[in-house]
Amino acid sequence: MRRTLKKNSDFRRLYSKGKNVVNPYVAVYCRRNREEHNRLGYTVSTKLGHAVARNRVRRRLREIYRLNSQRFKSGYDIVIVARMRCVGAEYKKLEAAVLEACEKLELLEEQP
RNA sequence: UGAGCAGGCCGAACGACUGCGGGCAUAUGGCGAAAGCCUGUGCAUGAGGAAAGUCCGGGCUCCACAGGGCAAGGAUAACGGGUAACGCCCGCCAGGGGUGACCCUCGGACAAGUGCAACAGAGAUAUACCGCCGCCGGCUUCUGUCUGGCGGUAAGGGUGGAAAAGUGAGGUAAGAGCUCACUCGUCCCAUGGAGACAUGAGGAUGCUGUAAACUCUAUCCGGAGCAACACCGUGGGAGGACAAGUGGCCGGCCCGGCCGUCCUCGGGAGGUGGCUUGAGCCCGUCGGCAACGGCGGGCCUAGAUAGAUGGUCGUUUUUAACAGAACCCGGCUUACAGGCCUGCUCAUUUC
RNA sequence: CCGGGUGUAGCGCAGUUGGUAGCGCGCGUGGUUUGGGACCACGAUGCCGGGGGUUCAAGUCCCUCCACUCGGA
Repeated sequence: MRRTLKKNSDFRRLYSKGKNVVNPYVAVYCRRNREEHNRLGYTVSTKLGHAVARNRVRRRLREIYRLNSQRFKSGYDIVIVARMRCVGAEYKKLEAAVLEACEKLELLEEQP
């Protein structure tokens, strides 16, 4: 069961109090919540381009989490902010960038 | 074959695994009294020609006014038709462009009034600087390549976007639409046309440009927008009416503390509806030059709410352009890789 | 969804009813000073956001597009 972050206040709390990691593709903010599930939020601003480009970036970020959800620890609020390089990026590079950022935040389970 | 004109259409396709939205069906599943909800499974289905910009016109909802008129403000502008309506579309006229197919035009009225027209130029909406001509004087070599004044004139000058119809002839002291012929413009008349308009050796007349300057004429327009609006709903308010100094609760008692009822407005969280069957699409046929309309048959084709189409592969030609519904329609404008179809024009060659 | 504003020299801004595009700071050259600053004189710098139109003539008027920005529901 997946849940999403929706309210503006949730995003503001993460931006001010959460831990973050930035690389050229994405910025990731995270904070422990007191639930059993992860809650994800995606930020794709109008700076990235028109609606088609923004939709594509958001869909790919969502797919990255879905395909890798087994590796994530549970009990966190996570916000993924897309940056300019995402627009023309290949899927593989985008996936690697997101996973690298999450690893720095210790969100991933230890590799067996 | 080459160059071009007009109109219409498509907008990568197919397959495999996996994933998402709403719909329908379903279950040895879970919750519930039930309606139903959750979860799983199956089935079909799921962005555009511009979904964009939000520039016009409507539907729908609420507010205001309630018959109508005027003012203010705004919009439109040859003519005829289409349409629910339009600033849109079709046809046609006038003017302009192209050898041609065909294309372009914000195309009412400065002959109702007011304003503006820099610089240049003698002069800018009427005038007289130079010039031309006449008269009266002066000078004089005695008729004038001189000069002063008064008057006539609008032919010639050079400027300007524009100098007041153009060309030729007559006429005159010199000239002038002053007169005549032809041409051009405007108004009237006749004929044709539904009309704009066209035609006319018919009559009158000769007027700068600018209204995307004010203005005038004709026609049209109440305002706001789905975050509208309706309902459910909790917190906390505002106003009015009524009752009352009492009553109820806490408390052993005093002191003390807390608490009205009804109506209206309002609507911070959150939820549901509005929400997709509609001026709808496709096919045929009839009317019409066409836009479009009539009739008959068939079809149901996204409805999300942090907002659904992604990922990995394979094949064809490579990696595919512009680009994402958000209440719904009709248009306009803007962006766009590449490709297809139909009709037509011009040039060249061959038969 | 609705409505408003801005775009002019390197920067910040003027430019009312159309008629040769300006101010301040900055920049360059020269002077002044032993040198620098300050000061004085001279000078350069503009497709007036892009395109089209009206007009004799457009920064100004009209249409359209672009970018930035503000407000309301």
